Amino acid sequence: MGRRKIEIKMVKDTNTRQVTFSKRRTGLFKKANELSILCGAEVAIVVFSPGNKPYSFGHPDVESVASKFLEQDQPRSNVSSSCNANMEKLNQQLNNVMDQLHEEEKKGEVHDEALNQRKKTKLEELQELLDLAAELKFNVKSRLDDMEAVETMLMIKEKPMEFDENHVSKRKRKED
Amino acid sequence: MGRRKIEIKMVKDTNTRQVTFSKRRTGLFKKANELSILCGAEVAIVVFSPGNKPYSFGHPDVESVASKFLEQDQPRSNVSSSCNANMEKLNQQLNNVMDQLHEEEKKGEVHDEALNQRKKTKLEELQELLDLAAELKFNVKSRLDDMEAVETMLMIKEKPMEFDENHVSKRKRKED
DNA sequence: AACTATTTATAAGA
DNA sequence: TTCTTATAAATAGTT
Repeated sequence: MGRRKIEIKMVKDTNTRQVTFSKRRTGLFKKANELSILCGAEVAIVVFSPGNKPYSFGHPDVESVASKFLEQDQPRSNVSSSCNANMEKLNQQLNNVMDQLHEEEKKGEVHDEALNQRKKTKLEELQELLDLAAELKFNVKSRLDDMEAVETMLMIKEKPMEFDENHVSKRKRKED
Repeated sequence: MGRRKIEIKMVKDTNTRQVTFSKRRTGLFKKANELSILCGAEVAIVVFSPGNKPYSFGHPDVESVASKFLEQDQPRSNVSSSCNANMEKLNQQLNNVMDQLHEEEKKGEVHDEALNQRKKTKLEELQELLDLAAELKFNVKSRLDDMEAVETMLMIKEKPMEFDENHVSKRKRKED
């Protein structure tokens, strides 16, 4: 969106990078503001500049949106749950990557003219791969669920006796 | 930026609003990703859709940026920090994949067979990441017991006769 | 900080 | 929903 197209990679020159950051941070916050108004969405953004200075945008405010988001997984302090939360985040990022793969697919399609027919076959193959990836993702999630179930059972099993508060050898303490 | 200029105010029609949200949320995250790469900036975004569903973008991840901003860097347990460290590695790899995708986007005029071949490569990388994620889950789980045992022993050693009942974390059933 | 030539995002339409 | 396209908006390089 400028005089020239630029590669999306770290801008080397420090000064240029600072200028780019300033312009784009402004643009990002403007977009966020429009999104929140147009759609009535809650949005929170925190950015640290190359010089490590904090900038934030929030509608209605950063804290409320952030805590609303973080509450999803923080009350669950056991490892399994926090990892599930992390997996959710990972899944979101994977979906982002998938979206970009799809974007690329479209671009690739637009460009060719000579190999249109063979390409359709290729794209079908690609679609299969995408579906496979989605399936894999699902499988991973299922395995996580299994893990959690197993973990729960183990804890129940390892709770052999009733605790009395004078007994110090309390072993598994994730559930009371 | 469309067929018509629109006012920045709440979109009345529910369906249109949902479409607008979807498109603009994607655009916002794309911008955020570009900003983080171009400028090496840390970025965290949390958005709740009109339907109150959470979406997030984070580089390197939402939690680290958010907590850095909120200056709530609580001391983390060994277990959770090792989990976070592993997630950090995953995030870095994801970013590598995304960087490569961006590299390809800019090239544009690639022969379709070569392009598709690289897409397959990317998908294979994604599969590796998914496997890594599953592995992470298992690794962290297995380390949990060791860590807990050590921590429990340390606690017994330091505080042999007193027990803090509130220290017992509650287990929650995950919902979807 | 402004200025524009271009690129990019996206509102409607199909 | 998914893709297309005319147009608005963002922004890279320049002054």
